[in-house]
Order: sequence, then structure tokens, then C-alpha cells
Amino acid sequence: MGRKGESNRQRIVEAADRLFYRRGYNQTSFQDISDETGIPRGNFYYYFKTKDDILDAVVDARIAELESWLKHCESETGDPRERVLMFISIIDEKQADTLQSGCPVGTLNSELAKDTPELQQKATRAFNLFRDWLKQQFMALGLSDVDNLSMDLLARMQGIALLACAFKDRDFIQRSHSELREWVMQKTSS
Amino acid sequence: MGRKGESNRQRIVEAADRLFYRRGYNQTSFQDISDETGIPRGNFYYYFKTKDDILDAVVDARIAELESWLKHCESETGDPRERVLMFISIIDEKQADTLQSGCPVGTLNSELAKDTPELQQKATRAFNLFRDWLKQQFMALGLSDVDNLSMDLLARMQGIALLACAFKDRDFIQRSHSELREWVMQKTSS
DNA sequence: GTCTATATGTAGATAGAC
DNA sequence: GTCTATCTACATATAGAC
Repeated sequence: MGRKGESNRQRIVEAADRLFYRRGYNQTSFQDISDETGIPRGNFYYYFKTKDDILDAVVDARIAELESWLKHCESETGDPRERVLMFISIIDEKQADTLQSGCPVGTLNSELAKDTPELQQKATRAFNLFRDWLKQQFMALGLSDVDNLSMDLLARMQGIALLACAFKDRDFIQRSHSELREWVMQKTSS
Repeated sequence: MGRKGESNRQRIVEAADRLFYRRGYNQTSFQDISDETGIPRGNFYYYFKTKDDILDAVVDARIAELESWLKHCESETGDPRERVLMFISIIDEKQADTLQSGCPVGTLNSELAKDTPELQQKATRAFNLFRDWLKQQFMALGLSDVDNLSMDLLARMQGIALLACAFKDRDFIQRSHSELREWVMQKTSS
């Protein structure tokens, strides 16, 4: 059973990814994942030894998605500034999800920082991937202080996502992303 | 049986506040609170009907703490700009906790936004209190756009706290708070 | 007001039939 | 590979003795 070309393992990871995002890791049970996939609970242990192993696969999936976005930005234009602006446009398109559940990477980090530092380190991998990519773009523009610039941009994005979700304020996202674009323009024109 | 002048109810709330902050709400059990206070699990139900009621009291406690900080800023100086800068200094002093567990209000919001919107609304009360206070300070300075300014400052603080906690980066907090002060100076001098 | 014993549900994980 | 039945641990919550 299961749709063609979609392994049970893959279906579990996709459902877990969705549920971990919407409800949080700790608040998602095997029963929830079973309900969404139709795959019996006990079957999960054929593919994953523990719940943490499922999280591991989910983090890998989120990293892969982030990588695909970065590659897309790179393929669309050779101008590093345009690439960064394009990334902002991509997350801007995820408004609806951000409003409801925040940033998939940020909220996971925040949740795992409490009580499970080992897993949290895994979640920061996605942050690091993005930081490194930003650094490359800023370096290609001949900027100094690329480490700080990258952290600052990421911090702004995270603050925006957190407040937008807390207040369910769509206008705030739009205004903030617009100001973020201006910030990028200004910082990359010196 | 409880230190003098400290009711059992109060001791439960204080322990819960600490544990909810460090481990998260969902990851903190009655057993944990019992272990910290020495008060038996079953006893909690004399003071609170449900676990949610404990959270309610914890949120009230965090709001009360925030209010005391704001009052302190107001009592120290009549200059609204100085008040805002003083608030940044206060949270700057909480670096160690922020590094370990993030912002007590921000992380709680983030956790409760997933799956328990009712409780999350309660947690946003603290955000709203701070926003209103900031608006008052900015208005007293004769600024326009006080709503956006307040949201932007809060968003920056939240982004800083989240990344500092994710990367356990003390230098980042210090640099960012320093830049936040400059931002306040600039915005309030127009 | 305080504490113990316990009810009731559900979590993650395992064993073993098919 | 798939599924059911079940184990053990622990969660919130309740009942009732003291």
C-alpha cells in the first residue's frame, strides 16, 4: 500500500516533518504519525530505532529543503545581492505557515535547546548552512564583517518569524520583509 | 514545611516558573516540581485545578516581573530614551540565562503557539505589556510610527535571544545589544 | 491543609505471528 | 516487510485518610 514511488519510510518522515512543525516534537506522538500515514505504530521501528532517529531524518529533510532553496537562488542569478533578496522572497511566500507555526528551523531549535542539547546541535546545522551561504554571498560582494552581517540577517529573520507567529500579524511580516530588503540593499552598497 | 513567609502555593509557582523556563512547559512534569519543592504531587491540586492553571500563575508571575523592571526604568530616569536603554541593560544582565534557555516570554510563546493557542494568547500578554510601554516612551519623545518602532525593537530582541541560545554565543549578545542601543539612539534623535 | 494511594490514559518501545 | 498485541514507564488527575 502507499502511493507509487513513495516508500513507507519517506511517508513517515514527511508526516513527522509536518507534525513536528505544527505541534512540536515533544507534542507529536507515534499515534499522531500513524493516524496521518495509516502506517501502524509498531511498524515505525522497522525503519527507525527510536523517536530521536525520526527527528534526525526530519532535520535532514529540512536541511535538504533549505539547500534546494539556496541552489535555486544561485541558479536564478549570479548577483549575490539578488540571491539574498531572492531568499527573502522565498520565505516571504511561506507567510501562511510562518504565521501559524513560526520558522521550522527556529522553533525546532528553541524547543530542543530546552532539555535535549544533543538534538539541538543537530538542528543548528540548518542555521549554520544558511549562515555559511550568506557569508559566501557577502564575501563575493567584497564586504568585510561578513560573519556579523550573516548573523544579524538571520537574527532579524528569526525575530520577525517569532513575533509574526505570536501576534498572527500578516502585515508585520510584509512590512518587515520589505524593510529587510532595504537593509540588504543598504549594507551591500557600501 | 516551607520557609517562613513563603506559602506552598508561591513555592510551587516559583519552581514551575524556573522549570518551565529551563525545560519547557510540556517537558516539565508534576514530579519535577514535586522534587524541587518537596511538596507531594497530589498536593498541587489543592492550589491548582489543572496544570494549565499553574501555567496561568507562572505567566502572571512573569508579567509581574516584567512590570517591576519597567517600573524600575521609569523610577530611575524621566528621559524616555534613557528608560529604553536601561531596559536593554536589564536584559543584558540576564545573558547567562538567555544563553541557556532563551527569552522566558519568547520561548514560551513559541512553545504554546504549537497546539495550544488558548494558552499562547495568555503568554502574548507579556509581549503586549512591553509593546505598550515602549509605545508610551516613543510617544513621549514625540515620534511618529510608534507602533512599528515598538514591534521592530521587540522583534530584534527576540531574534537576538533566539540565536544567542541556539549558538550559545555570548559575544553575539553583547555586540547585538550594543548595536541595539545605537539603533535606539538613532531612531530617537530624529 | 497535607499526604498517600490509586485511577485512568497514553507515551515510547518490543515480541512475535503472518 | 507488515501488522497486532503487549510491555513498562510515567503523565495528569482523583479519592479519601489523617
